[in-house]
Amino acid sequence: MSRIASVLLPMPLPEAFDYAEPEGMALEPGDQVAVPLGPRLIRGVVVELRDALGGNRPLKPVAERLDDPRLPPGTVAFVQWAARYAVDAPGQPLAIALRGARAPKPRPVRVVELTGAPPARSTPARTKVLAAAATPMPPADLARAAGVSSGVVKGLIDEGVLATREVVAEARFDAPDLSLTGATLNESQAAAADALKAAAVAGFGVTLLDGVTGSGKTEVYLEAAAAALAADPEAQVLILLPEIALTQAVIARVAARFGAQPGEWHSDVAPPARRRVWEAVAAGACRIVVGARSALFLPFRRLKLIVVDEEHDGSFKQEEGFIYHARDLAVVRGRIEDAAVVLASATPSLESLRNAETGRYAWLRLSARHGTAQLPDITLIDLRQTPPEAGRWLSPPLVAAMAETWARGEQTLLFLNRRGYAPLVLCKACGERLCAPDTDSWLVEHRYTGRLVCHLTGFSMPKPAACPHCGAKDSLVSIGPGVERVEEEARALFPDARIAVFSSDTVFDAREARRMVETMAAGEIDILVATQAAAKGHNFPNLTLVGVVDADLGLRGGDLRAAERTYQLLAQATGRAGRRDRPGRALLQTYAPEHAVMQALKAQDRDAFVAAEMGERELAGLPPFGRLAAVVASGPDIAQLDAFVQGMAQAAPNTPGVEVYGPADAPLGLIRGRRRKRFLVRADRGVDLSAYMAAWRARVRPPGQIRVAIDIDPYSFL
DNA sequence: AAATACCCTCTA
DNA sequence: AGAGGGTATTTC
Repeated sequence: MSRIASVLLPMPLPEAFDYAEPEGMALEPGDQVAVPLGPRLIRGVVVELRDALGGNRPLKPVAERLDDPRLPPGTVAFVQWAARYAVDAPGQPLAIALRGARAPKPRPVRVVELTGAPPARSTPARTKVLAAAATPMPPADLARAAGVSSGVVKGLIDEGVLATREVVAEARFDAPDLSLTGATLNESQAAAADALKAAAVAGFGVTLLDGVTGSGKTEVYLEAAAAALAADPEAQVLILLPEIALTQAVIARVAARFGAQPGEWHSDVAPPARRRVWEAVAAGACRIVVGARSALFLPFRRLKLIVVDEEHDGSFKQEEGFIYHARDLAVVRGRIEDAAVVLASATPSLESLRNAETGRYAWLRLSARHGTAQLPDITLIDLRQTPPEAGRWLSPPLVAAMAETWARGEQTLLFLNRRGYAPLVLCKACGERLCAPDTDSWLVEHRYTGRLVCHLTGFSMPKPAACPHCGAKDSLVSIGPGVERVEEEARALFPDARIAVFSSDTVFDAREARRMVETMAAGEIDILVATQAAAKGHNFPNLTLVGVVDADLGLRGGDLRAAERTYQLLAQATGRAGRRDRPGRALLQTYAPEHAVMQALKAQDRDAFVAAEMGERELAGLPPFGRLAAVVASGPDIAQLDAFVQGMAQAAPNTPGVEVYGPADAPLGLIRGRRRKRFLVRADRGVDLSAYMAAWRARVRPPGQIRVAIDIDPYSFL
């Protein structure tokens, strides 16, 4: 009996396509295959094999079974579950899962090694080369290692003393050394570690590891990782982090704890290295992975523990292309793989706290800071009482605190979640606010590069001499502060201080981030002006003052999570102050010191803030007490878009427990020449919101250029 | 996603 | 008629 292979392709197709299995190919589910699609050959994954019953239309045969690792069943099941959840084509998550398999293989490098033949002549330079050549390496490296010119090496090769050979750099994923012991834990940490170690070997279950900044969550979850790895010689552990900058620090700690380099997975990893990690994970050789959200789609063979560190962080939400929340999908993957899941944070999301309160998640609280460190003292600076001078952004009390800190030889972090020099450039002659072409978003002035940049679309242009709208010369003024402007002010105030800026513009890759963190930790920076890229997770022992330049920034948008997000971000930022034995303090500049978020931060009373916020959410039936989905329809023609969204509103299925709001103009109504309209859907917790959205989408056919994006559990409301 | 089938207008 | 272009459809 011949068989039919159902093959999932990494493209936005609605379902898997069927192909005939050629005689003798002996396919298995998960196999990577090449199949014909129209005129071309495409890589896909076999998801199902069944007997051909005959009578069907003729199917094209599978062209080839590829000599690449098979996707484990858990990975295939996860991809399919994720697609259904996100109301998207299964090929979208598959494309993420295959990213490492499709990357180019590492190229072989030429190395030189000793042949054993003695040199005809001996010179001091040759002696140095022969000593250094004990380990094979590329000729240029050998010359550098020996401190001689490349001619010496070439001479020895020509003479036959050295020979060249092509080698493919072996992936070094050593087995973790489980005889090593971790950091010494205090009583509270030890108790949490014991509970977590038990959970880590007990299969699927979710634990919220809830501990104030500086309480040593990393040490605790590394003990759980050790337990999982020790319990099963093939067990794999995944540690997810929200930012690339943080992966560097955690990789170093994992390497120290286990004497083995973990697999590193994020967008900054070069494609050949990515392929090595992907294949090593599929083969089970790589047992610990540290990575960003897409690491969740790696082909783990035997995943036993997933840690989501800083689980509250919004960066876990992927907002473009395939839209998903890595924290939520981590729980799903854990269930599919029968792996334990640990969600760690000092400021957990209300979703996770609710699950902990209701007992769906185990809840471990770490109260004390590690060692003798105290939580920082938090003061609100009322900018209505003590404003900065005109055109300045640092108020007198903050400047005074910075001066004291500097005089003591300690470090200051100025936190402002705004890149560039000024968030807005306007013309004082005509009032024009400069925007990117065909887009409703302000151009941000960057002085380092002398350009105006749209952070939404990536558009940039040199800063013009005259207003592009009215032509007035020298009429453009920079409005508001970004980190570059705060740096400028700090330099004027403290000309002798060593000042640096940490944002995605100054720290653009993982290596640069590591260098900056090391420089700061070594005390070689006095004042660090930083966006959230530096406000998360790092330990700077000599940092004793955190100044929040604009504490109200996150509250302005006014969306559902504004208060929660502001609390989390500022608690993280202020938590950077005072680690070891030195007391730290944090000063928050605000125009609304009476706001519940500011009061909670000052009192360091997270529980009261959470209780109040939970109460409001419950009344409104909002997450975590209800569920949300967003629909964004966009298209170049406003009339066509209006007509379409009206029809879409009519087509919304009527289901008890579901309310549809909209259509409304999106706050960013125009991006890259496309008009945007939004719907918001609220549902009771018991409703299958994905199924509802899929049913709705199936009832409409977007004409022409119109696109419909569905966002389950939205975090952005733009 | 990417190839191609389709359907207009324009040119001569 | 045929080229050129933009859009809709199809791909097992």
